[in-house]
Amino acid sequence: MTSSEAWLEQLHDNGYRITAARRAVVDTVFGATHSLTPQEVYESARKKYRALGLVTVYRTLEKLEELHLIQRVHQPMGCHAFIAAGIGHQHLLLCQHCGQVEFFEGDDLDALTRSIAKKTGYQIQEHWLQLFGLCANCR
Amino acid sequence: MTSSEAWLEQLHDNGYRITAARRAVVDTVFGATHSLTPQEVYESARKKYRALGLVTVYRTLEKLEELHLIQRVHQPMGCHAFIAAGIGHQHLLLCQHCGQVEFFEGDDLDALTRSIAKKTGYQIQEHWLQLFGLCANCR
DNA sequence: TACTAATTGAAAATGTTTTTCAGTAAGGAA
DNA sequence: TTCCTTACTGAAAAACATTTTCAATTAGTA
Ligand SMILES: [Mn+2]
Ligand SMILES: [Mn+2]
Ligand SMILES: [Zn+2]
Ligand SMILES: [Zn+2]
Repeated sequence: MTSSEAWLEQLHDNGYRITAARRAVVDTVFGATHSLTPQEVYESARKKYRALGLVTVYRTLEKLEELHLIQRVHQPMGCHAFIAAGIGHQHLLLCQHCGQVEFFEGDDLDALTRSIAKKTGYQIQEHWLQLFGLCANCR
Repeated sequence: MTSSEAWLEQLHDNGYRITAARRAVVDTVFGATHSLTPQEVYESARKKYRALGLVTVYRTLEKLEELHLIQRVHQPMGCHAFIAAGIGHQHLLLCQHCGQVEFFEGDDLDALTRSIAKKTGYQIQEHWLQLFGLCANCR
């Protein structure tokens, strides 16, 4: 079972309909090892469903993000790309050469967070962490 | 001495000219406690120099970023805002309610970085860290 | 099978950033 | 100071990115 079926099921369970256009977008984003911009999703998904419109890509990405199935990837060069979301509390590791995206977990920022909270008076709610480097193939 | 003079000096030392338009932009961004979008910089700087054009704001921000005097701020709602850059190795702490921006330092991610490098085969070059919360006034 | 509301793609609208261009002015040289 | 070269300017146009509008289509249930 290509598990992109699970995403379609999620869409369906939330009252959204399953269409050929959405299948093409979901299949494209689900399997990606690199983050994809709406334009890139469009170009790739159109190979699976020729009549697809770019607007539908935007609309589908919006729904997938709302259901936390995908997440936006922030990079120095731009923040318009998406990737399948990590499960639980994870952060991204990005290859600066080939663009490959991986997740990691196990960061422990509690001590830092407490220390900064004390120092600044902030009540800290959330954090973003991202590592950049060269993947095994590119190094 | 309003230390935004130092920024103008930097511009000058790098072969850029000091103009009324640039003064207005530099003065605006230098003192800000919140990150500002180009549009916001434009609106604020125009109070100091009426003839200012939005294009010049974009062009000046570009140069200030190139000289590492300002940096882009990434946020869930958008990544188009800028703030005076931190000195040395620092990260941002953002108030989710009022938008105030502060810097902190002293994060130590060496152990984490080494562990992830080992686990993934990546050669890690850089990291982004950002804390979100409520500032002393807003909590 | 019939029905209804969600979904579609095209086109238009909106919003943001960059490029082009002819006039202006900064600032070093004389 | 004056002159001169060249960077800089704002307006307008162009290039992009994203959202809205709309009439036709279609998914999914009754
Ligand atoms: Mn974490
Ligand atoms: Mn750090
Ligand atoms: Zn970003
Ligand atoms: Zn790589």
